[in-house]
Amino acid sequence: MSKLTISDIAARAGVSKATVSRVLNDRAEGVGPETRAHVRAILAETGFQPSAMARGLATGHSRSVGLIIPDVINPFHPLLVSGAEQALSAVGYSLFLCNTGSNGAKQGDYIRVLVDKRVDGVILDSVGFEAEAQVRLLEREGIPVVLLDCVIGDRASRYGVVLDNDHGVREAMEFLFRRPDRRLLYIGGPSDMSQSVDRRNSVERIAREWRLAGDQLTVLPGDFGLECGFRLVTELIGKQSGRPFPFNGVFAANDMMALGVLKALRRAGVSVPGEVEVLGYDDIEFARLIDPPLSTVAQPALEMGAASAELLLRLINNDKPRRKTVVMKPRLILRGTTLAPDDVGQTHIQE
Amino acid sequence: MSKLTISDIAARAGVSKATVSRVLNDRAEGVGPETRAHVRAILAETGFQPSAMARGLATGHSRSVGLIIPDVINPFHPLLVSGAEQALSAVGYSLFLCNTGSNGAKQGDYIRVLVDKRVDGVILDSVGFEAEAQVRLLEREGIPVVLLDCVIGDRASRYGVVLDNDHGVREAMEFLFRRPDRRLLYIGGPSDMSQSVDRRNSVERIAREWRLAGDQLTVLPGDFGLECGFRLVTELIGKQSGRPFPFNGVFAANDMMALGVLKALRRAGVSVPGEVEVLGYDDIEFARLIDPPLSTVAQPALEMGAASAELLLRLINNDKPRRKTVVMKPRLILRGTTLAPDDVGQTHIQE
DNA sequence: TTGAAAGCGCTAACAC
DNA sequence: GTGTTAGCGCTTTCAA
Repeated sequence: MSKLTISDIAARAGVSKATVSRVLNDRAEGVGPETRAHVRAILAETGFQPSAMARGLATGHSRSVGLIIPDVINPFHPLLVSGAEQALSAVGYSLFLCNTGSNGAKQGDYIRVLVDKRVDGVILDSVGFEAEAQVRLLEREGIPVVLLDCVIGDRASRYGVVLDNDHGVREAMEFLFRRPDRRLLYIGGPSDMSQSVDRRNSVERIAREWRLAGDQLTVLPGDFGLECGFRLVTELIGKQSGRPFPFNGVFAANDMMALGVLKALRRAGVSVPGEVEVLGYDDIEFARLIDPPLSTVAQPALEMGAASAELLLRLINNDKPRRKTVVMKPRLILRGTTLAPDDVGQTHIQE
Repeated sequence: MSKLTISDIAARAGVSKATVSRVLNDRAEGVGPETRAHVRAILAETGFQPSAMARGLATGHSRSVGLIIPDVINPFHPLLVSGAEQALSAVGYSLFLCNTGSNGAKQGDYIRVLVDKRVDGVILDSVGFEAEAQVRLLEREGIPVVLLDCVIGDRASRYGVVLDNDHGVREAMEFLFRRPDRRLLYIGGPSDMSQSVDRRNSVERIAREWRLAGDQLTVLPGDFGLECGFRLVTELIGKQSGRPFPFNGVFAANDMMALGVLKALRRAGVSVPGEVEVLGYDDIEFARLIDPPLSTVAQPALEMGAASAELLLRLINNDKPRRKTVVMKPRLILRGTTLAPDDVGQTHIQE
């Protein structure tokens, strides 16, 4: 409980604070082997822990970073957090977790807090339109920022880690349209999240490229919530009381909505994947836990979190990479809610 | 980017640093209304943010706390985190997230980091046997600790927030044994987690109290993993190729195992809840997302997180509560994997 | 190789 | 009501 300071150690060792400091920081030169050993012994014996605040004040950096996310409870985010945390803790950085609850004002507050904590950098997974101004505050303070899974403003102007949504969507679409008789329902996400806008744009671009006919693709807006997927599909099926349905495949912009879709189809007694194939996006943990396990476009979330931390660490060390954006590739994972790629007649479970 | 300091502000306002400091900290006395307004104006105009590190050094507290958890990816923990985060951020405290990956050594490292960050307090949700010594390190430094969802050492000696597992188990057992013909399979959790030990002890105590016969209750050890629930039930069913099964109810010590049980039963074509009722423990988000939704003993995880933060804040403010332990009540939630309490013939969905 | 001393940016007595 | 001053615990020149 004895709030030991470096002076106490210096006194006990019979040397100056400067020397203790040198030992503490493993400075190669500036201290003789004897003294070093002696000081080390005292350090160990007292269990002395230097104050990070005092050190931070003196050096100008805190060895801590802020991680801003919309919602830890959303099953996708903990993966990002965990990935970043591992990369950061491995090199001795601490993490301020800033959970905004998707609230722009709270996000602003947190950014202000991070500024006054003098964090060395910020990883920002943000939603909302006010983000640009908030990021500029950090930039004005000279605090490096890495955008995670989001783009703010001009995408070439800031460092960031994003998913190649176009790639993911394209793989999904190629898979789904392997069947010439495909009639697809695409359910998009909120229009204020760059990811969902990206995905939807890709879907529509591909539809134009392939000159899909009107009955081959229906695009509906969603909100990333399970209920939404459930409701949309229930309504569509309700209208069309008999078979066949207006669609034989559903591609949801995230897994939660896909889960809602599955629930609706099950309630209606529609067989999956026999009558309708379902594909999600994200690969949250639950995707493979349900029965049948959900086919989906997997985001390498842990890796994205880790990549954002690594990128930030480089920025902190002033080792700026030539390309500002790290693009991660999503991966199509076929499980139980889709038919085999070639054989359009039986369930195919990969993995 | 102009690393403004309090001296700069003082200079621009034509007052002393002390005055600026008084304004910054909203000290009622010691500064005239004019000066105050003037300084406020400059503060606003420059967007000055005082350095938390400098302030911390001067005051001796950092307005930040550490939250140590085994694994953010485990769907139960983000709820604790979120609850604590909300309570903390509401009063201006920041959160260092320490994710140990259930690794005792990493937990020790993190505790050391928190000590040198001079956090004002620590919330510890810990696993493992080395925890006691680690907590003592914090105690030696005079850092308040609140144990969250775990007990370390003698449970009366430390502050903590725990779940009343005995209450939860008792409610569950009373519900399950409303049927005189009940034959229950109980699947426990790991033996190094106090919660799962508690639950199992309660089950066995109740069995003795009620003098349950051998065929009315089978207790099997598990590991909290989905696979484990799946395997155990698959094996049991495999042995007993025909009906009826050796059990008509399964009570799992957590939801993940219950999900595994459901999967096994579905694979085997056993109807739930008709032939076998299934009850979980935790109420993770997925519990109500699956079909049929899982009946379970709900832990008020958000509230537990919040309670731990509130308790910690009181300790930090030296306002020690008379009772060291906050006990939260779990709640039995009946959904689709159990039959109605009274009418043992049809599915009952509450909520 | 070592030590003395001047800060880092703030707060808090204590004067005025 | 306001300013002066001495730290808080560390790092880091600069001398010795």
